[in-house]
Amino acid sequence: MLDKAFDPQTAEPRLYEAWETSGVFKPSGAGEPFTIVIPPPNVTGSLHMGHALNNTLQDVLCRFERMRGRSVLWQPGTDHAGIATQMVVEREMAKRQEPRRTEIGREKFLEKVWAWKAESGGTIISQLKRLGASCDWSRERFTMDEGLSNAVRKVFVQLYREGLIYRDKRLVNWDPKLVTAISDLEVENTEVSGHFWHFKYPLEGGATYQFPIAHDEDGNPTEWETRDYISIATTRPETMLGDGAVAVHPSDKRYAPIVGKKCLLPLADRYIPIITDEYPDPDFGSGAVKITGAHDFNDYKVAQRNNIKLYILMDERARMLDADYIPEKYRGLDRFEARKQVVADIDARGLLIKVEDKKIMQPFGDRSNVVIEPMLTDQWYVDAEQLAKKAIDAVLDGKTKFTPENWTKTYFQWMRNIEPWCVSRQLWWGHQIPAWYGPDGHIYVAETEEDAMKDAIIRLTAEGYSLEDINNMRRHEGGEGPLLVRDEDVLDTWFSSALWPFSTLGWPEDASASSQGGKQSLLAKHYPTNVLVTAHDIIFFWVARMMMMGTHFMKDVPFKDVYIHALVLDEKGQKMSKSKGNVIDPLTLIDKYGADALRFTLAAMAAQGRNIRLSEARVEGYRNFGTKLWNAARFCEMNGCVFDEGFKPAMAKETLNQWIIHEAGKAAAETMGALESYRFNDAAGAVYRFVWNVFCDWHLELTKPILMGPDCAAKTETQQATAWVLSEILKLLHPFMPFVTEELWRETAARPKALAVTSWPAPGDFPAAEKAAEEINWVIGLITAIRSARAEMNVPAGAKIPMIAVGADASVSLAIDANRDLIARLARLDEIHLASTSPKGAVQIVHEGGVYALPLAGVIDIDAEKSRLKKEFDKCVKEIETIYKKMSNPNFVDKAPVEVVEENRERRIAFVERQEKLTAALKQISEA
RNA sequence: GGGCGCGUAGCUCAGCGGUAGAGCACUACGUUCACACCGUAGGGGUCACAGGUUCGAACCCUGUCGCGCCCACCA
Repeated sequence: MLDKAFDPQTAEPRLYEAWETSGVFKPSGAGEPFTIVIPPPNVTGSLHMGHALNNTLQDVLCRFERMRGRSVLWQPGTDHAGIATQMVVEREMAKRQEPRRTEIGREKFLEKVWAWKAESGGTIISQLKRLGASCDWSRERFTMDEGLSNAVRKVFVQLYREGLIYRDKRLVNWDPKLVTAISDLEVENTEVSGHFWHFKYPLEGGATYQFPIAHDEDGNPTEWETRDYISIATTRPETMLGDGAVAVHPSDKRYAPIVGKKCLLPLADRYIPIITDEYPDPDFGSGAVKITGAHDFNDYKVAQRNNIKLYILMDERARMLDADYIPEKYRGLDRFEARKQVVADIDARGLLIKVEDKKIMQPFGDRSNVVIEPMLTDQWYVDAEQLAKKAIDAVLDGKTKFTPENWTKTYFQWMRNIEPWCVSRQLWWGHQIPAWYGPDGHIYVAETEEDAMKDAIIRLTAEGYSLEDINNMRRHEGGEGPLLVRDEDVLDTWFSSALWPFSTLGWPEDASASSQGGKQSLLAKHYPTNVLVTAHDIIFFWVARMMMMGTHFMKDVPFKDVYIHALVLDEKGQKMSKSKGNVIDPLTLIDKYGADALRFTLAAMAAQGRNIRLSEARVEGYRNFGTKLWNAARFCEMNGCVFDEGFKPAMAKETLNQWIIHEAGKAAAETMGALESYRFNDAAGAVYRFVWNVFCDWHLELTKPILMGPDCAAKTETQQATAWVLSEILKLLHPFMPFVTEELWRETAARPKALAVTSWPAPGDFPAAEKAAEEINWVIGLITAIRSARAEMNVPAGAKIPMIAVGADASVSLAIDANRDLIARLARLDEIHLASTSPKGAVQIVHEGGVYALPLAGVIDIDAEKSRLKKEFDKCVKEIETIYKKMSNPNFVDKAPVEVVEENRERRIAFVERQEKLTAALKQISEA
């Protein structure tokens, strides 16, 4: 006996464990492989709505394909998340008032991080399990596993040898709080209220020039003033201390007289040249730009082009350096303190022209949220431009397809304008860069220190050093110093993520073993993966990089499809964030409504190309749907609808059964088609409508007269057919609602295997039955029409009344005869007669093929009935007019497709017939 | 400055060339033995606006007005 209701709280963990222990999530069978690699959540993470959506969709696909017989591998794992994890651990240490990271040293600190990972790193995994994610957990990976770390080293070394990774000194985005370089993508440009300070830089030796201050209509100057300075403007005054020049556009006539001269850089008291360069925009500001090569990306380029000296102003924490070109009073000041000082001092010297309020775009670190400082440092770079070529081609050639398609544009736009990727980070948690510095200043890049050492000895020997010399170098640092010193930095977390689709499958070890022993390696079997499911905010960070690494190292794309799903927003359409306090916790919803309800909601709302505004009411609604299903199963159980292995749908003789099988087939086809094209919402909608609006609302109601009637062949068949359809429903619904369906699967019959690995319905399983469909749909239409008329005429819901089918033709009387009990029960009729004329004063229902009279003379309100019929009549007239207008347009008849014309012709006939009947009914009621 | 997307029932959203839809909310009725997490019936929309293409437009094109998001070096 099924319980009164499904209890997700107790059932879900139990069912999940059963799946896991029986190994149904492992790839199995000879079926075509189907592979998804999970976007690895941060080890520090806990499940948020984005994860819930992302993993629900992946799970829907995996469960669907698994049931279709594919050998499904959903490869799970987590990401070490360099900066995030290091921050978390450091914060914990601070909270416990432990010594800082820098005090305990690298090794001790890393031990702490690993300890933290062991203790708290698994939360997201258990949360994914609560969602029902059918990953093969036996294959769980971590980006800092040994295997994956090997892959990282191998990739780094190979790219280095190919010249695609190099070390370079250039301007980089520097995070002064985290004290590390970050990549362009980790910088968020935000508009803030700032200021625009206009300064005078006096000309050397008191030189003067005529500067135009008024112009006529043609733009020719009409008035001049004598100036002994050049006017520049800046949003970051403290950087002026590092100016190396002032630049104007070569075509800017205003400054032509002073180009080539020098001006005084105030405060720093240096003279800097006034140069020309294409960069300044004569129409913006004064048209003259101060060039601070070491602290601005544009200025850097100008400085490079013009050979302008660079002055580094700040240290790693953005404090003013102790350098001889910086006046003493500013040294050691924080950059924002220095700014205030500089402005005050310029003002004091009478060189401040004005200060404007201005909205400026300011770069912030996405993790630290502090202003990013462009800094001149040595870093490692990946030549992304080279790697991007194959990644672009792969999408052009259709080897990888984006769904929805327009994300292709975003991908191309970024890939075609890609900049070198800075991959070194001045952190400790991550993959340490496999590069060693030799005593000769040379860099040895190798997978292991031994290899690097060998390279070093070979090279040094070739340079003429003897082994003894080399040993002396080793002892150089007071005795036992190492010969080589390893680069301290670690790699950007996304570097290892970029390898995820093949590193998790065993590359590089598995790659070499791929053709051995006739057994296909996992890598060969599951790479390229079938689809990557992710949100658009990660296309650049991750998708693009996997494409680059995959096409380069595997010579093939990492995935055939990229399905980009929506962002989950709150009800008002705002991004959920802790600071806004609008976060809806998926686990809270799971606790309250069950994982199935949340999953179904997310799938049902996952329409392509739109964001999801999640509302709890919707989740509640789908929880109710689960309950509805549960109760339908209970109904089946109570009425002897037991699943029978021997029942084959083609055996069904009863019209009702043929009909529901036919309808189930339509729903199955719709669901499958939608899933195959990633239209999750359509798939969910198709099952939903079938289960609730067809199976529950009609089929189960229509079976009642039979199931509650005497035993007979029809009853037996109906029991079997109904149980069979319920089974099919469980299959169709399983990818979306795995828990409740699996529970019903095992509770409603003795089954050989779990629903999770039961075959998905095949199209041929549902014999089509157009005739049966037509008949039952007619019955449904009639019942609906009667109910509607009853309600409108205020016939008490409980009252059983007779009905007379007036002037029924042969097919109608046959249909009535065949479905007498069904119609009577659902329309609450006590008898159904056939007659040639309608009795006086009856409610007359015009429905396909006839008029159906409810003889309520004396009970009904004649005027109400009149207006009811009139309303229907008017509607009918309107429809006929519309159709008539169309049909009388020769262009329509000529140019519209024949089916459309034909359809309209048929509709016109039907409506005209209906109109005639309504006219007659109106006439009759008026005579009453 | 470029790019993408969105304005459809009170709310959240489907539909994207051929009779305007769902869920929730709302109204009325209902102790029909699966289900009130329910049932039955119902109200509610010039599909942002203006042009155009078409026999036909919520849907395609152009423009306008609102609203998001992404990229970008205007000091």
